[in-house]
Amino acid sequence: MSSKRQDLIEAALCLFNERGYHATGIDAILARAGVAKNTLYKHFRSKDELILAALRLKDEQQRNEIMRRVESRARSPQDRLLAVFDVVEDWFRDPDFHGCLFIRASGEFADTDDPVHRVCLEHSHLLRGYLERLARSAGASDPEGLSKQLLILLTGSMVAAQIRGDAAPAQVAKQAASTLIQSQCTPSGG
Amino acid sequence: MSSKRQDLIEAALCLFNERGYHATGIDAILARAGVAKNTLYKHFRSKDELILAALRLKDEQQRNEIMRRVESRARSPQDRLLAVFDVVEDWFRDPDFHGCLFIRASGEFADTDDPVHRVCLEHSHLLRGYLERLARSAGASDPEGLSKQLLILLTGSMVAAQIRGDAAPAQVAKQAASTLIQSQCTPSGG
DNA sequence: AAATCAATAGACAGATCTGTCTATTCCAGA
DNA sequence: TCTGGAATAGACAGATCTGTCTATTGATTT
Repeated sequence: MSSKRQDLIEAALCLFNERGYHATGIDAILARAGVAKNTLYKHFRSKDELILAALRLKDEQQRNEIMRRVESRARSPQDRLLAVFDVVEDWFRDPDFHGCLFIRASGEFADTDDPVHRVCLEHSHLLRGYLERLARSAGASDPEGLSKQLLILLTGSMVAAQIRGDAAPAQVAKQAASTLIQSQCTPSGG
Repeated sequence: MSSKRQDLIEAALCLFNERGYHATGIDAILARAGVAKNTLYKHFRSKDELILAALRLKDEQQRNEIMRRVESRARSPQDRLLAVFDVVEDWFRDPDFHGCLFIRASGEFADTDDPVHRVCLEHSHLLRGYLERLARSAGASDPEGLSKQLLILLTGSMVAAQIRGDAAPAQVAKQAASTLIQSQCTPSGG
């Protein structure tokens, strides 16, 4: 079927991760995908449309993989909130990790009205929604507030790992998350 | 004196903030600075050298301004640790805020060996050092650990504000920071 | 076998990018 | 007044970028 479209998106995601969005030319994507230029512009109207399609696919893939891994790693909602940080630690350990594609995209497409930027915001919302559901199941007194805090920790750990080039920030964030969860999920906590 | 050099750096920082690094051409910087191309290449060997010089200057300016504002806003070390988040909240409120220039640079120059990336790492180290000194003065049981947690919160709030386009993440992070500080700076805390 | 359709290679236009170069202007100091 | 240094405008080379176009191949279906 339309495997060419898929090949293009995969090649694009790989190169965007390696070099960034503006620094990656169409020709490099074509070469890596083994696809002709004409074919690209039959599937996508422009480079920006390709970026959008690639990020929309990645959004779903990435969230699904995180949720799947979290659920197989821990049983209780509280443990699962913490397991999120173990899951991203594995991700940070990958030699190909150069930071979250959505965080980096929102930095390169800085205008909040830009469609690319909006996809990043949507990704962030969906991820927070997952954390909020876990927080609610865990019996947090303020699930929405806790999920916002945990999302900031998660985001911060991604950037710290991106800058440092190692996975250590995951456990630092996990420790902080543990403290925050404790303060909401125990009878003594506010 | 060499005000041209300064003009170039200021124009570059402004445009990098608006559009990003790769998306900003030399000509746009020259036009905004009101400087001829020849002059740019007399002061800097390449665009990358200009980026480096701009970020090195910004590193000092930004940290100094944060520290100055924090110190004028709160007296005790504990209050100052929290005041950091009020200070960045003002920053997030600026209509020109499009995210931290160092976080965005580390995303566009993803190779950790890249000199630009290294400047970002250095900036992050220096900022953490400041937080660690405050944490130590505040009597934290593990100042280094607390400073790492707070840096992740700070970083995360910057990215969240960048993506959302509002300042709300600052107070979310401040609330989390408060919980983390409490757990280290009270007799009952671990 | 004929027709259809997707994909190919690659030329091309037009814009933009970095960096070099020339020729000129302007100003400060001897 | 002369000189030297720094800045100017702007042409230029050479690369690269996005996007369009033509002409061809190849596989599948009718």
